[in-house]
Amino acid sequence: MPEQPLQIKTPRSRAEDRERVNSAKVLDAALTLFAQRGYHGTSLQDVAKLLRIRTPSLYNHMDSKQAVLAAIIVETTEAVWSDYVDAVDGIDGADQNTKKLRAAVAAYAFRHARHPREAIIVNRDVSALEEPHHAAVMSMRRKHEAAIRQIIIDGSDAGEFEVENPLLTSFGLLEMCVSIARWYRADRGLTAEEVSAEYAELALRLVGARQKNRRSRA
Amino acid sequence: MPEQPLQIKTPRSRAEDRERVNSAKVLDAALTLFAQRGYHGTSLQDVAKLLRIRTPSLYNHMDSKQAVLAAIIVETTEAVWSDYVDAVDGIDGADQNTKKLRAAVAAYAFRHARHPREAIIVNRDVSALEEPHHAAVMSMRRKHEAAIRQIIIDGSDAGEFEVENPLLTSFGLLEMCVSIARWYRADRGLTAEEVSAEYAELALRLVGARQKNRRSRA
DNA sequence: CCTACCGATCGGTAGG
DNA sequence: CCTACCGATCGGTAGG
Repeated sequence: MPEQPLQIKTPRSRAEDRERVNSAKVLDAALTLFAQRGYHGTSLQDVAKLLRIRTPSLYNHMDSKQAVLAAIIVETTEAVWSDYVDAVDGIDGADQNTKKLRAAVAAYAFRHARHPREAIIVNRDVSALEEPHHAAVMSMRRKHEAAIRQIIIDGSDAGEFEVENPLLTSFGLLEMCVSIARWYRADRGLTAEEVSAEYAELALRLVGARQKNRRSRA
Repeated sequence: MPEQPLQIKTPRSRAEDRERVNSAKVLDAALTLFAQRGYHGTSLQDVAKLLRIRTPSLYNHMDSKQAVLAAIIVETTEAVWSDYVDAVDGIDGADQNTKKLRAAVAAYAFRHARHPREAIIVNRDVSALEEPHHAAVMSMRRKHEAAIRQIIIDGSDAGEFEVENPLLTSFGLLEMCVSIARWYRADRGLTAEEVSAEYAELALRLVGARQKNRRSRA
């Protein structure tokens, strides 16, 4: 085997080159960088550098920088709503608001643990999203917030919860879940399921729910 | 009085021009725009336009865009720590951790209600802050978080609180307060004091504090 | 406070 | 996948 002292980089064939990057990898790189530095704080040069290609090559895998942002935010927001609908679906009967709130918060928390980059971008860069996507996303977010708030109100009316101010409580409760995206890492002991369950219990504490399954205080 | 049909704008004297803008107004405009669009999403042209001057004129009132960001974030972060120290100062005796947590959370919440723009910028754009400011700010923030967490741990050990996971609880609790900056406006019914007091009570619920002053449940 | 201007970088296109 | 290149805009300076 001859030495190749002058050859710094291993050359790649055209075929290998063509396969090194795809749209999923561009999305992944954008997720990492947008989450770290924000949409406006990330240049396409940064994304290209992370993928070890030149900026124009990105356009083989995306339409525009804005389209990548839109895909991240719109899909995540739709998934949050879909998670919510699935979580509360079919819950009825006694203590239904307690069960609904636990399920809805657990689902919301779970998504933030499993998809922290997407969650950070949705919360930080939604203002960078152009119309009509921006209006659609804001509307969907408000729908989710209103649904959570309605559970709190219904539970209050039904005597399941004891809440001073549903608006204030609902905002605090939702933002509490967002915090997960800022510190949770899958490789540090707790599973996403454990974190979600714990935040769901914290939510029930916030609304003053009767804590049937908890040991009573001294 | 002669007509002046060709004169669109009222001319200002040199003296008036010189007084229209000052560093406080530049800071205020930057606060508004950075909070809305983020640091990287705001150009100095945007700031100048809001103040009805040209971009180079800004430099009579600031050193650089980065210096304005640094002033906002460093001063706010120092004020948060100072608020905390003042809030818990001298609290001792029975139920001291309950009192400390209530005071510390109320102070933190109050600042977010009173200075929402600063709070949003600190939370969103700290990653845009250059060294050595960035490291200093992160260190100060960690110190505040650790102090809050220690109250939770001490209160748990003392039997004042009942907490499953202090780390998770402290992050959720702090982020809950940050939510205030996103929705609270002084002109919509609630005073900053009322909101702060309410969030302090929510924090005590989160840590499972004994609720002496609350009516008991049925 | 302004006009005139700087080099650097931005997102994106042409063409292979 | 690349090189070469585009107009627009960026933060900032010179000089008055």
